[in-house]
Amino acid sequence: MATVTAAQRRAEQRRAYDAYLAECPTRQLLDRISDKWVSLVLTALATGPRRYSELRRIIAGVSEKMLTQTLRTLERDGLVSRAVTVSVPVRVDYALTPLGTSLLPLMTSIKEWAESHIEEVERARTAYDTDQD
Amino acid sequence: MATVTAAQRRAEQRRAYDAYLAECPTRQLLDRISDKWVSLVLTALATGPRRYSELRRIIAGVSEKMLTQTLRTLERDGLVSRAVTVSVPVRVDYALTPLGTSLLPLMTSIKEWAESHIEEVERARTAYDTDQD
DNA sequence: CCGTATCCAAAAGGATACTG
DNA sequence: CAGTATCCTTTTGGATACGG
Repeated sequence: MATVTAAQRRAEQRRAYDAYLAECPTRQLLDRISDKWVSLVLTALATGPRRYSELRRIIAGVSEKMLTQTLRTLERDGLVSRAVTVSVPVRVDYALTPLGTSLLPLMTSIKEWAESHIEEVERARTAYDTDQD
Repeated sequence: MATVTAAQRRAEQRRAYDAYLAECPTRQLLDRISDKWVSLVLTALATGPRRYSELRRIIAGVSEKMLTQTLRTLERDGLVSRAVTVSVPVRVDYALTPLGTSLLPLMTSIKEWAESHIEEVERARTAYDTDQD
């Protein structure tokens, strides 16, 4: 038996690869925009600033935990800005930054590919599922 | 107390929204391409067909379970084709379909946005984290 | 060689209650 | 109004062993 097992080698290989991927900008962007709540928040803000309570209403069914978490990461990444108005009760407005806005054309091209190819994908699924019978 | 509680109303609202989103082509596409293994497989196949064992080697650290699962969904969606050569031992080649190939320019534009804005995102993160101290 | 089946640990995310 | 904190369920995915 080797001093380093095959399982250990594979685990090490995986860790190194994971570390490499974690630094990959494309991977990071995909992880961001593909998040369900992220894309919904960006879309909701596309037409202008929104208050926290507005977002919660627009994005039906989002939990406070996920909305807050999503807004925090978007703010941290510089895609969304947070403006607090000190009053009673307090008011908080969220808006897309220029960086966040620059992402909209990309979202649009994704949307266009999806809409123009969804039928082909669905035909492929039906064909695949039929063959399985 | 109401016969329908607020919690029940919210749960119902969420279910309806989830069902709506599940049918959204854009959401479906994002769910696909944002999957870590999916994007790695598509990239690996961009230069030509690959055998199962080649993919497992190229995509370091992928488990057989995830590779198989990923290839199956890609095949079902019509993005990847699977060609079995009956011999001993059996040989299986995977390749992008025309539909899968049509996705490559989109992947490229995502890659380009990410690479040209990653520095700005990282500056935003640093600034955000500094302010938290 | 190309998978499938099972088990199990880790992570994501929703419900709820509470605070400034 | 705008969150935070906690608990707990569901989902994801890796490891391993086995089958065609």
